[in-house]
Amino acid sequence: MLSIANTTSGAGGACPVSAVTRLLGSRWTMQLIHHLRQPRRYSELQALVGEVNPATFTQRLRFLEQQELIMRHEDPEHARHVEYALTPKGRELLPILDALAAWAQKWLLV
Amino acid sequence: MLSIANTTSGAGGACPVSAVTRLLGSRWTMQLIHHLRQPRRYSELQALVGEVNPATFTQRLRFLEQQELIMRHEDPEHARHVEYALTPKGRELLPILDALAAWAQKWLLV
DNA sequence: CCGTATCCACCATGATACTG
DNA sequence: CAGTATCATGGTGGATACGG
Repeated sequence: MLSIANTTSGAGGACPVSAVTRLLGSRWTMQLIHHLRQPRRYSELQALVGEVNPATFTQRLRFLEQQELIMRHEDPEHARHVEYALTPKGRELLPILDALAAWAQKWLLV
Repeated sequence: MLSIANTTSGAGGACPVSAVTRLLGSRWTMQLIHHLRQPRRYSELQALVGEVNPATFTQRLRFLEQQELIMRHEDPEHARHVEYALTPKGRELLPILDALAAWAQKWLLV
């Protein structure tokens, strides 16, 4: 039994729910993880996510890398070929994203 | 099989993942829903969530009400007694919040 | 191809005080 | 008790241009 109530009660303690919000709440973050279901190159991701400004985009990638949700792999022989992929930590978020998407399709779309 | 890929590919179409971010990404939102697992009064919620400024707090409640994730119930006989509760739409988010909390406990906490 | 460097606007959030 | 009214602020994300 998960004692979620315990971890979130009291005032202002570090609660997992708010931690997750800080981690995933910023714009583009969830989309990025979702599209990294399979490894992708920078430009691929950019195209999939849509019109994002490159500064924000890179910042998001760096942050996710720092949090060890994604890994950056640069091919040493073709230096301009960079791929991003999910770590195990990041991959375990996918079923949850699926559940959120299912919820959205049930309640948000016609 | 959920065709999530379809709904998010292409550029900038309304994708469920980003819709959910807009809905739940703001501060306090997830905590609020989480604590409304059982019906709560305004001041109860305030105490549970922690130090929130009342303007933001009310704004969030109004937004969630407008999105039909929560319901506001004011007792007509004791006008200063207000309770908030989840709608079915909001309630179906709880298992997902649980999953997120479980993920956080596995990967975020020591 | 994969970014970095600036600069800027806006809006989300907060602080504080007050009220039906 | 359950909010509303103001005002301030900071940091998030965007536009644009440039670089290894």
